[in-house]
Amino acid sequence: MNDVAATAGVALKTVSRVVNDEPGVNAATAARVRQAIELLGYRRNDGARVLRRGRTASIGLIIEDVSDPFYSGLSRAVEDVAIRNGSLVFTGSSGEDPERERELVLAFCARRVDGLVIVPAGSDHGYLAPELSAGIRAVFADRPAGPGLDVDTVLCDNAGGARSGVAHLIACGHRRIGFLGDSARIFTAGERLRGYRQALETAGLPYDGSLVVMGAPDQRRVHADLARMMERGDPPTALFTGNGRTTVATLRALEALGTGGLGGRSPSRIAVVGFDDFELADLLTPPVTVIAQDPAGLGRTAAELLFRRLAGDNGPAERVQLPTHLIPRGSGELPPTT
Amino acid sequence: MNDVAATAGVALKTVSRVVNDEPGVNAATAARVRQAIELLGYRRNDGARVLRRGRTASIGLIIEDVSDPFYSGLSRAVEDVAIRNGSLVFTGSSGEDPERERELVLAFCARRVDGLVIVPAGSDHGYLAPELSAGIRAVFADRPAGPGLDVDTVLCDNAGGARSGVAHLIACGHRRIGFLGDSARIFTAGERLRGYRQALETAGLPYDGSLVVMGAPDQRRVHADLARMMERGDPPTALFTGNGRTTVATLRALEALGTGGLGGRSPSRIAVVGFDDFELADLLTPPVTVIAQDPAGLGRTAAELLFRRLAGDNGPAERVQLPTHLIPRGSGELPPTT
DNA sequence: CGATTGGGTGACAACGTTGTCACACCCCGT
DNA sequence: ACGGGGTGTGACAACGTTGTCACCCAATCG
Repeated sequence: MNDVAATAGVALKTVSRVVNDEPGVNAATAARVRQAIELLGYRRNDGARVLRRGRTASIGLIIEDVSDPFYSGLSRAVEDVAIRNGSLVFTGSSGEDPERERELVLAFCARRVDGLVIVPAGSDHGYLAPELSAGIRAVFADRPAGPGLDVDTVLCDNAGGARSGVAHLIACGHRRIGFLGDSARIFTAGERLRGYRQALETAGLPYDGSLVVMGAPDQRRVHADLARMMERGDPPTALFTGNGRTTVATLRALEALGTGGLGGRSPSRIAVVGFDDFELADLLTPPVTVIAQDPAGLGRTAAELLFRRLAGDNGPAERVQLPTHLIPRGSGELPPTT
Repeated sequence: MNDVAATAGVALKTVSRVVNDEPGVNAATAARVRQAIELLGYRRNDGARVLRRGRTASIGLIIEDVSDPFYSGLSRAVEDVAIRNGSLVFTGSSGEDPERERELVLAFCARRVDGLVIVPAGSDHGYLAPELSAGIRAVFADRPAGPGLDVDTVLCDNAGGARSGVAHLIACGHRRIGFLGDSARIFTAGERLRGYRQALETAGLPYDGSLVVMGAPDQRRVHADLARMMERGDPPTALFTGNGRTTVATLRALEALGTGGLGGRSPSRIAVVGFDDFELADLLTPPVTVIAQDPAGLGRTAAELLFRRLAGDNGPAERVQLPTHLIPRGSGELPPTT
């Protein structure tokens, strides 16, 4: 900028004015400055600008895994809202590791992002308190913040969605419904289990803990758990799966059990309803019935809330809940085979 | 930092030394400083640090769409490499819009990222030249840079992959093979078409332009194009699809044509080989044969190359090509039905 | 004709760090 | 007692911007 000023024969400040389209610069002077800028290939250093002005025009986004389709949809929505608000996005994947989540958040804060959209992996966010009081705004998405943190949150109706999915199976005549959920320490997994129990209770069905399995959606583990469940004397006639990855793992396990394992029984006739819609669900045989939530909506809502805060809205922390909806496609409408 | 210095009763510089774990600070002094830091909840301002030191320890990643599974895999790999190298990642989606790509790149450069990993949408990257000469390193991934830019590039063997996929169909007895590719102005689409032609030529088969369709993987368009192709007197007995999204759109269109359209013929018996592996390809009926490339490998290789450059490697621009491999699953092994 | 406005411009400090250099001090060997 | 080397510390400038304030000069007004 110094060089530009020298070249154009004006003061630093005038260059600054031109670069920022501030009023009060003579057209001829401005033209001369612009010419010098062009000539020197000058580009403003936003780092210095940020230092001076305090706002970085960037936000941080922390999710579990960018490569998970659920989060990548959310991610894209956040990015779009950010661009619309003139912000750039730092993205980081926590990989469900609370420690890495913490490191990422602190790294983003050290970079003085204006705000954060966080899909938390951990359940203790005490480390955020000093940052919040330092003026960094945060919105939690998909899962709530740990206790003691009064912060905006956007969730989907996990329990309600699961309840309606399980109720749908019950309405189709099922009485023994297995539940395959993600790891029990994940908030959404717990909520969905709660919905499952509510649906059973509403229908007057007993809760059978041996029909419930929770854990990371690892293919091997799901396969083993499912095999165990199907080898019982009275195996479930339907399954409710707790998220997209688990649904896929379950379908794959059912496929394997159908062709290889389990003599006689045909697991492919087991009804399945999964939480989360996923690409190609409609092309499988049978097409998979799901409880769809809207990852992009989640991201958009969270980001818009964040930018409203950054624009000065200081109302009390909000807690938004987005609806889910059932998409019947076939797999959830299979009758019990007993 | 000033406050910390005042509180601890030391000079600014000493605090700086403590914060940066520089040697030469008395243990007792350091402890006092750390206590003051704790007390005041001080956190270093990386913006100022960057301004002073010149390196931002952040890189920019520009892809077509974070929410596309192909790019989100790549994205995650880049992020992992970045973290390992102590860098944070700005992510931006160009949405195949060259103008937006340019804006993102320039915004990242204004933030003085150390380097960029770019999956280019446009074909003219002249705007990058001044940034490159200003010392920002860039690596192009998946697609090459426009002409006149001598820059590191990591591609996969697009032509070779397509060639082997089409050769596979030919080996299964097919003679009329349709090609459904992405928009012709996309580099990878062109390369894959080239591979398709090479395979035909090698087998001594004629090239029939009416069996070739290119365009954005929009469901409606693909459906219409495919319907037109199948209504010919001599429809193709096999299809090669040019990328993941097109493959999925094609499968969906075949499904719709099979159940709804086209009296008599059964498009579901058409052999299909798709470029790009995708989740659930193995669970469809029939399971889908693909030419798999490795999006994570692409991202990892590009990012590692970038960090090697940032570490001081100033050798001539490299051009890396990653292999693809055929995964036969069933859909590509269907014999011609004539 | 002097006073007043206001548009255009510039000097300077400040943002929060870190690199450079210099200083004060202590311990040691002479 | 003196010089030399090391250790711990601090003063100061600099990074590249922008906000504040003051200045200059022409046009306008009383």
